[in-house]
Amino acid sequence: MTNGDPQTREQLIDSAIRMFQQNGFQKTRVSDIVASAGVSQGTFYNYFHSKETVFREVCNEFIDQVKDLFIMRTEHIFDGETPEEIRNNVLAVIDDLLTIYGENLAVAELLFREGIGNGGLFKEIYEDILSVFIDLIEEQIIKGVARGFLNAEDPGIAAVFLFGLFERSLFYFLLVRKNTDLNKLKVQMADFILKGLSFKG
Amino acid sequence: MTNGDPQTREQLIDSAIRMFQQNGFQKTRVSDIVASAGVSQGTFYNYFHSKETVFREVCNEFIDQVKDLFIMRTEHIFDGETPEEIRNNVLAVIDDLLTIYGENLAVAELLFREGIGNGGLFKEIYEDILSVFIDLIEEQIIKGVARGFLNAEDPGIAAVFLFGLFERSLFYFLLVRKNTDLNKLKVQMADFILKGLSFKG
Amino acid sequence: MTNGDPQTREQLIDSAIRMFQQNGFQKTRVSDIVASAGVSQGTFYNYFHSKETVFREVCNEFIDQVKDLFIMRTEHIFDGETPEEIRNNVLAVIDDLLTIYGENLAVAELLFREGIGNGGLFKEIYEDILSVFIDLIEEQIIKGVARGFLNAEDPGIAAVFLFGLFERSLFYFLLVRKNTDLNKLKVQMADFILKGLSFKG
Amino acid sequence: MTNGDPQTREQLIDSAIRMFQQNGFQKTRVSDIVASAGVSQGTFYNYFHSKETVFREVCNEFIDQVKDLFIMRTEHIFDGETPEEIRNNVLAVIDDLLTIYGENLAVAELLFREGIGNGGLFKEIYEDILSVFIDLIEEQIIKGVARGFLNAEDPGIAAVFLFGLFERSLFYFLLVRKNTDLNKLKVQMADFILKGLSFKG
DNA sequence: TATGAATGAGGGTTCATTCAT
DNA sequence: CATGAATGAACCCTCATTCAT
Repeated sequence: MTNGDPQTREQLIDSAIRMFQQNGFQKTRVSDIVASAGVSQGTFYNYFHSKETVFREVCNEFIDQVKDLFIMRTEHIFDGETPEEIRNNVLAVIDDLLTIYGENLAVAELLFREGIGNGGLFKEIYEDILSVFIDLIEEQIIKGVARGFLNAEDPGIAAVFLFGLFERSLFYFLLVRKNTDLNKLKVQMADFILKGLSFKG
Repeated sequence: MTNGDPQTREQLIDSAIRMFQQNGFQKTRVSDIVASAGVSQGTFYNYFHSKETVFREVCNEFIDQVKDLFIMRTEHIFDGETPEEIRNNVLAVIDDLLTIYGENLAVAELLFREGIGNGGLFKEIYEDILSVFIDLIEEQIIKGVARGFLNAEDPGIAAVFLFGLFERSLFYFLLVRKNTDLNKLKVQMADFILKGLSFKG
Repeated sequence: MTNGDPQTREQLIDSAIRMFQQNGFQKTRVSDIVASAGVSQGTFYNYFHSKETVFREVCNEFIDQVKDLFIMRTEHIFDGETPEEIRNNVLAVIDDLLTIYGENLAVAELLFREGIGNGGLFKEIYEDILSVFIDLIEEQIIKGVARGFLNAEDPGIAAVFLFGLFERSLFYFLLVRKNTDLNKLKVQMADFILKGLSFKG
Repeated sequence: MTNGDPQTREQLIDSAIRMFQQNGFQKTRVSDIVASAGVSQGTFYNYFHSKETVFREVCNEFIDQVKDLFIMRTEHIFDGETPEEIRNNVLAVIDDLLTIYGENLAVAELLFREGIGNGGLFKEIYEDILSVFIDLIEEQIIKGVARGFLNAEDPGIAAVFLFGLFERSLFYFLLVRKNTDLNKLKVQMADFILKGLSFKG
């Protein structure tokens, strides 16, 4: 009563990510995935209920990772005393997020490209991400305001700004115009965000 | 050999938008569109080459509208002398864009939700929008910097920030959390952007 | 907005009956049906929702025919005055039923062979037949008792006897041991039934 | 190289009967059976050649039981001298059959529901039962006629009547309309049959 | 003998597109 | 230009059976 061979499972997930990224969810056939994983058609269904299931699994795992990272890294973002410390904290968060996205570029691309459409199949995945992250960001903005570092009339709205700004930038600079200097990007982003939030530094 | 009955054409486009918005591109059947338009299956193909064609047509029309509007309204954005004038110009641009999106919410939703994924079918549509608008925005930032109103180390990067911030906010506030006070949103957005760009006002 | 070409429909139904009879419901592939009907795979689904649907349609049509015939022919079964008349009426009913079964032997075989099992898929079809006919038979027995021709302590139970006796006999003599003299069968059946019901003749 | 653990074998057979009865032969998966028996997929094939094999085994065992019982109980059915004795013998046979069916209701239901259809897979099982029992019944009728108790122009035909009457009644009263008084049923059945066979009593 | 992962053929159904009328 | 019947490729998923351990 195990869960199948973990190695086979991993092979299937890897293939799935690869094929989804290459051809998109709809155009990827289960037969593509299994061929690329070197197993038979039926084996796929010993591990996943459906094509959709792998997709969700892959996405959710990544989302959870990002969420955990985000929570961990933002917890003490405003614990610093000097503006310089805080600016560095913000930079560190951006840096970590960029890194994790970069390390999971394939999955990130899935999320960026497939997470929204598909006849609403994955609507909820994306809208989940939205809510979760916007809430987390909002929390931090509120904290920053409370500690006297930031100014934001409506932290909820500002949180959406930050999310959009961040998410689309990653999409653009990691997947569309790939030759951008990421270090420069980070600094500019921290700068823009902090200015937008009237950071007193 | 004209272009067909314009009324039938319009009916088909309207139905297509409606169905695409309701069920997404993939899940919408040509039979749904024609049923909702009250014509026969074959008629559809007297007006459009394929299901994809209508989708592109619908999207492109809207994109062109937005692009024209954007160009027209940003042309003289920094012609003003006082910061107050310029801030008002920016607000006006945001206002106009919000209005045109609001008036074409159905198509906007298509773009937001379907424009990216779909196995790359419409990848180019979205990436077209990206390039075009980011370029247009960059141009304006450069102008603003040149006129001494703004400060941006890398206008190209800043343009992406503005685009992401704007696009995702619209998506979020027009389609996900729909009960937001749009006037407040506009002001906050202008404020955030201008601060982010070190607007001297 | 018609219902498709009636000729194609008929071809499909005929093929379906033929193939179901030959190979049973489960083993019949839709591809067999369409091949035998000389149309394409897709055409089948312009006429029927599913393989199951044709089966039901075919069965129900036959059942309705039999039911109508039964009702019509039994209505005046006990209107006669002399026992001889009534015996002849009974014989006529049996004769008509045998004829209609014989004329629809293919469908009848479907019902006999496929109507019951199949994981309960068609359970209800068969149990519908049961209820309907047993009720109709019971009615007639009650009438016969009331008119003083028959005797039956529990007409409901006797109705089940008649149904079983009749249905299994048809199955056996029409489909298993096919060389039986049907005229002899009819007479014996009428005789057995009437004696079983203490017919005063 | 024995026949395997008898306990495991029994568990598998019991599970098979249970699942077949619940969901029918076709819809029952081997995985259902083994899950319900608490053994692994492969174990099943250490005991049975195929899914079909268990089905046949289960059915045949029951049929053999019924056949043995029937032969044993009918052997001396007309050995009595008085009509009363014979009527009681007939009643006893019906009683015993009802009992054995009742005690094996699950298997009986299988036979009734699954034994016929299934694309002819089990056609022969059912037609075997038919031949065997009809022959046995015919023998008894012939004996009854010879001893001067019964009258039947064609005992072969009458045997089919009895079989159909009995089998469908059991199906109906044991599985469809389950609330019938079985004692009443037995008496009525014996009565109907004997009258139908011109029993001199 | 028990296990359970792997197999792979098989078939129902969908739907964009075509085309004769 | 309108119709709607016909097309047929495409694909997901099932599950009985095998077999190495």
